[in-house]
Amino acid sequence: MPLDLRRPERAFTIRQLCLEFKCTPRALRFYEDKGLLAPARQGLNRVYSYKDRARLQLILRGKRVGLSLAEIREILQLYDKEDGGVAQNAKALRRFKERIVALEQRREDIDHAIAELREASGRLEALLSKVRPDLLPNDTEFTQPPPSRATASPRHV
Amino acid sequence: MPLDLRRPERAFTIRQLCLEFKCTPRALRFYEDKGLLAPARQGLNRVYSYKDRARLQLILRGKRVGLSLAEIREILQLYDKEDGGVAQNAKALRRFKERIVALEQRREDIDHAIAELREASGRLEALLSKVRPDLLPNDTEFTQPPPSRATASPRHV
DNA sequence: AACCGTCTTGACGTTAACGTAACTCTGACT
DNA sequence: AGTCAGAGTTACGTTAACGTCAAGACGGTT
Repeated sequence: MPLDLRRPERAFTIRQLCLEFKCTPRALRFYEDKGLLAPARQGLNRVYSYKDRARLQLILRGKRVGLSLAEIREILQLYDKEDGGVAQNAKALRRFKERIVALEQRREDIDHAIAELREASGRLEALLSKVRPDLLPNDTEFTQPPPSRATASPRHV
Repeated sequence: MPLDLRRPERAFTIRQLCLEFKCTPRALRFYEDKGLLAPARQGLNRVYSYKDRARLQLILRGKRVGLSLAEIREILQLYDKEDGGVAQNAKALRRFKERIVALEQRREDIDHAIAELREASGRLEALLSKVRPDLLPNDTEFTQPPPSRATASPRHV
């Protein structure tokens, strides 16, 4: 046990978080360099708390929706300053709302994209079902399971 | 008139598209280098068709939702091959569905992010309305317009 | 004591997505 | 004929977000 883990749910090593969230130690240290994370230390080693874990979740989610680390940092700083001075809070509230509007814009973009892909996908499906219905992928994993099939749930590796 | 624009709606110069979509000529040429666009030429000059314009829209939308140019190119190639060989189509259909699933995942991420921001924003708003209601931003542009206000719709520049 | 695995800190390399500078080539205008 | 804006091509520079490698520190095992 590398950590003083009396309560294992309260603290994480860097590798634990990396395994859980499928990222590398280098990335976590990089986020720290950039001011997005600030885990405690135990000697030299980093010790991530539950709050740090939550922050990491936010970071990765932000990345997936196309935010830059700089933008994510700003958002995290907003959360940090949520109980700062009053004037700070007024500014923070503005920024929060800006962020929300921006994200809603991205949501629209995604909806557009999904709609177009669905349309094209539908065209293809119709075409194939006429010409070569045997080539149609039977996505049984998203519909109800077929009653009499041997190969159950062909998952990807 | 730099182009042979008998029907101005049918063809665009690089600058027209850049102005319309707020991007630079360098970006468009870069997308071309990377195989995402292939506008016609008139001598040396690029001439963008309506289809090219639509492709550009897809590209920019893809970027906004966090896709890399490589991913966007793949999607565009799927559209291109929509009327290719039958076997190609079967594969394309699979890729389309993969893409849709991935985008739906991103949509969930965005929804999460928006929800959390809304929550924090709400907390801040509640707090401020108790302590310093005068500091609350009066976002009149998102609610119904107030009946007796002089400054109408303070738009950003 | 030697070794192993995991952590650490630099430092340099890499890829994506352009920006920027330098120079050329036209076509339009005066 | 000169010039001038706008489009073109190289080619090099830049920023973000890490990857990779080297060299040590620390705790546990044999």
